Amino acid sequence: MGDLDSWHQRYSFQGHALALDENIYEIRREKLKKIEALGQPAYPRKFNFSHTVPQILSEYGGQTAEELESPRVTVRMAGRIMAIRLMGKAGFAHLQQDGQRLQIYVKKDAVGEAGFELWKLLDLGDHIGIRGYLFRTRTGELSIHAEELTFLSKDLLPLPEKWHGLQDVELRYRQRYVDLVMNPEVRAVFLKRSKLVQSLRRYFDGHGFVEVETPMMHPIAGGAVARPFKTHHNTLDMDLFLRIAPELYLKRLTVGGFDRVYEINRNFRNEGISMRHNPEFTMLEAYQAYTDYLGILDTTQGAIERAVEDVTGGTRTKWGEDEIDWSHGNWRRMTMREAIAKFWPEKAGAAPMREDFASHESVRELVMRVRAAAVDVGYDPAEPAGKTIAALFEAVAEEHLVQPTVIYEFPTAVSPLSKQKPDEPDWTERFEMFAGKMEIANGFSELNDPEDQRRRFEGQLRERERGDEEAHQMDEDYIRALSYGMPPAGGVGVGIDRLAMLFTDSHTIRDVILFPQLRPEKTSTAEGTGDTKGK
RNA sequence: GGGCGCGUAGCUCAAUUGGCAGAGCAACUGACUCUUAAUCAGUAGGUUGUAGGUUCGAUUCCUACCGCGCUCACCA
Repeated sequence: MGDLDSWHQRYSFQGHALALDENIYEIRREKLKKIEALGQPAYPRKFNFSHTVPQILSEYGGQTAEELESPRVTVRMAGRIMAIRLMGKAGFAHLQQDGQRLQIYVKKDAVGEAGFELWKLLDLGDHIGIRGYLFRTRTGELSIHAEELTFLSKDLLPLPEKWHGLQDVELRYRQRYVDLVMNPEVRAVFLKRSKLVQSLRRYFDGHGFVEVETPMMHPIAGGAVARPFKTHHNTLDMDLFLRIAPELYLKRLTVGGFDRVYEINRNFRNEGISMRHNPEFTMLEAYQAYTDYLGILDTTQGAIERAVEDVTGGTRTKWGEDEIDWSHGNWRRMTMREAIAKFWPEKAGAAPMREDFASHESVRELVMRVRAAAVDVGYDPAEPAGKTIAALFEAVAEEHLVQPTVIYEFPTAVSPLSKQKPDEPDWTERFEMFAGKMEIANGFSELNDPEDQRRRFEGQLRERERGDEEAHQMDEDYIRALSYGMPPAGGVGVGIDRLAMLFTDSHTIRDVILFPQLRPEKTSTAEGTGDTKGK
């Protein structure tokens, strides 16, 4: 028990911040000592079980009391005590495992003196193993009649209140383990997220894509428009950036001969945190050689349609007050210019024509008309017209894109890595997918002309000098790679967190990330800069 | 970063115009061999986020700070 003492000392140092309840903690430690005195190890190594809780519920849930009697079914099972009712020389408890619960019945006559002593020392939250036979109580609930109890692990800190559970949003995120124990719907969300990733892997593997892992630490943060996190490598004495996208490395791999390649992993962007943004988020990026943006679009749409079915078993998902229909026939496709015209606010006059997007002056005119209709659009006269058009799209159209929608043909000014349209150099072969008013994917015909790429980087450098911190830097090695010849390819990035939100009707990204980024917990450390609450 | 809101027992929440800080659950003691929000009797648990200010008196009013939520900006 010496270990336990020092463990407790160490953690009680941080006192209030870890929400240690001294009384309950001490009382339960004493109980643990008593349990050891009964001959049960405080932290045993293993427990052999014959069934899990869900297995018993599904195999025997339909059997009557009589069927369970002849012949008797003896099981060994483990779980966490989530409810406990003691009544003198007998009692009931509910054990939880895999998010499901099964009742056990413990009677002094059946478990013996020592077994019943153990039973009386158990608390809510403890893990135990049980051997016993199945039966139905007078009220008909399938239960295990205990013949032997095995202590498995003690819960020294009290679980939240049993009716309301854990509701404090901050505590739910900070102590996700408690959230998962108390709230089965939270568990369900993360099981769905797991299925989503599994489904996407299966789809891309099945379509001949090779999964790879490329660097997360980049000397130059490229492949997206975003501000990076900076870190430093001591031995190399060099600054590195956490990647904002794997794009440029995956494209190097297409140069190297991986014609179909994908990666599912984290990107890091040093920007605001919101309902839809976490500093680290998970992205699937895929590159497919010998096709263009429309080819990779079909691949991506197929993956998402497959994933909806794998995750939800159907093609429709609830999204707040709306229902999103992911079936193939319900996807819309329109160009960015068509979308702006289609959702053009009435008060802004006649919808723009194609030629209205052609010149700086006519685009400026569109902004003024939209602003007159009380729609806020960011506008900087010095920025390229393409940037303004993209801002117009976001202001006018994005909020209407609840059903799955593909927007294609993006301005070249906001698409430094994609191929231009052959007949319209101001526009690129690029698409984005939207659902639930959120961008969920972004793909294009990959620019593979090294000289064009160099000119685009130089254009970005000018944007940088103009004060755009997010504009691309020059990446000489990437241009060198392209100079060895990259096959024509379509590429795409899919926001996994956003898809998980859409598939689970979660309206904040924090509900689909197990440990979302929060400010550090206020805590007095062992160095003791602050309050140790009189200890 | 700006605006709005919230912070009271381990958890979920009360507290009248500024006037003794409370309840349920959890915990502890006792009773109870088919309960399930078990029940019954009793006990304990708080520097009301932190630091100041106004006041005879502050959970309540004011200021700053910390944390969280919503929202706007930026972004995917």
